[in-house]
Amino acid sequence: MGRSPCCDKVGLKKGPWTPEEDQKLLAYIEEHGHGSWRALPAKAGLQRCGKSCRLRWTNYLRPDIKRGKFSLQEEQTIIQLHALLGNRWSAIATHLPKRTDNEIKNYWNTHLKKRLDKMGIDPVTHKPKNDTLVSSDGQSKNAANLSHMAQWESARLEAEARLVRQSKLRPGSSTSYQTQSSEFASTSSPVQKSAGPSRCLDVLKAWNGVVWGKANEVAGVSAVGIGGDLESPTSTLSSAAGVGESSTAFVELVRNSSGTCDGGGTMKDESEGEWKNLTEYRDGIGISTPFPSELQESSFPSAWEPESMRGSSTEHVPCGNFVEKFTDLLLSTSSGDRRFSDDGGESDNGSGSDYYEDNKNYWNSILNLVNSSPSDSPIF
DNA sequence: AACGAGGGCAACCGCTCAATG
DNA sequence: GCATTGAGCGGTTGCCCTCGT
Repeated sequence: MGRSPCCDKVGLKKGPWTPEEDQKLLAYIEEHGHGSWRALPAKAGLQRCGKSCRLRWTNYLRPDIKRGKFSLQEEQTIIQLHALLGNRWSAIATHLPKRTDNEIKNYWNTHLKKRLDKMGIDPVTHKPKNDTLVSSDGQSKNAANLSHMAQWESARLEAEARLVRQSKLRPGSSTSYQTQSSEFASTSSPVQKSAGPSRCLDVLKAWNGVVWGKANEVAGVSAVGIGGDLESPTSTLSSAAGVGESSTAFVELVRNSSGTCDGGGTMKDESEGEWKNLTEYRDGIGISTPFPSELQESSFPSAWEPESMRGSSTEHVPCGNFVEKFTDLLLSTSSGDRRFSDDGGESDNGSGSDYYEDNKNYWNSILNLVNSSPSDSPIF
């Protein structure tokens, strides 16, 4: 497989982009679309390699990206999807449509990973570092099957993310995400489209159902064992014990994240400022293309709302305020709220069924997130 | 005020995969 | 089926800024 020389050519500029270069790139893409990235620099009059142009466009100049601090909900989404998908930043980015994979990756590496690490959670496996619990073999068959299901689901997510990317490359790439999403839904996934809110992650749901159903049956007996062998292909989050503690710790994370946004996920002030800066910058270099209307109308909502939820009917949003409920759900798993506990007993430190319940909440929150996406969501 | 350390982020590098001839 | 090319992804680097001393 021959490697293309690409950026090795002499005379090509590297390093930070200047406003002039940005302006050239934007002007060209707005007029012609990017077409072949390799050919673009010459046509646009840039002394850059195509790869550099693509990166600059996708990570910075693209009009449909949101900049500024990550909201609480975005953090939650990233953490949970990372637990599910591992370092598949592009797949994770499809759930945060206005964030780039690079931005998410950077944010994970510089903020979230460290925070999890400080809390004694392995950011790779999402398990407590001192997790010494061993699995019993009582449910190994179920665990194995479910592991395959999880693996399948993970692969499917990845494949769908790929399809989304491909759909974005189609001619007329300036169309909005929603248009693309509809296109995607109608051409690539008719079955899913017609399947209603539960069409997605059915396997994961089944996984949840079986695991937690079993958990209730055998509560307190092989509680640890079920999850012990249950490992997703990309991360070992799925350990019941691990997730249990992770979700508890996650609540702590949520609480401690007030440095970046307030408890309600508010990010208005700083984000608005940065948004304004970006707008001014775009104005400064003569970008005339307006931002998508959904970005223009309100700068940012007081609480971040996933784009995938915009315009969605309540059919997909079982709670009136998804963000609030989602956060409540997570927060409720700590601070002694044991309303989900079967036996009503206080089983501290994750013993007994609390592990199941914490895990259930953890995964249910992911399912809620997933299922609350509208039918034309690129992924679900 | 000057300096060093650490953090954050944009950009680059190298690999993999898919498409094409 | 193989070689080549192009695009995209994830890991890494290096610059710049902020903060503490």
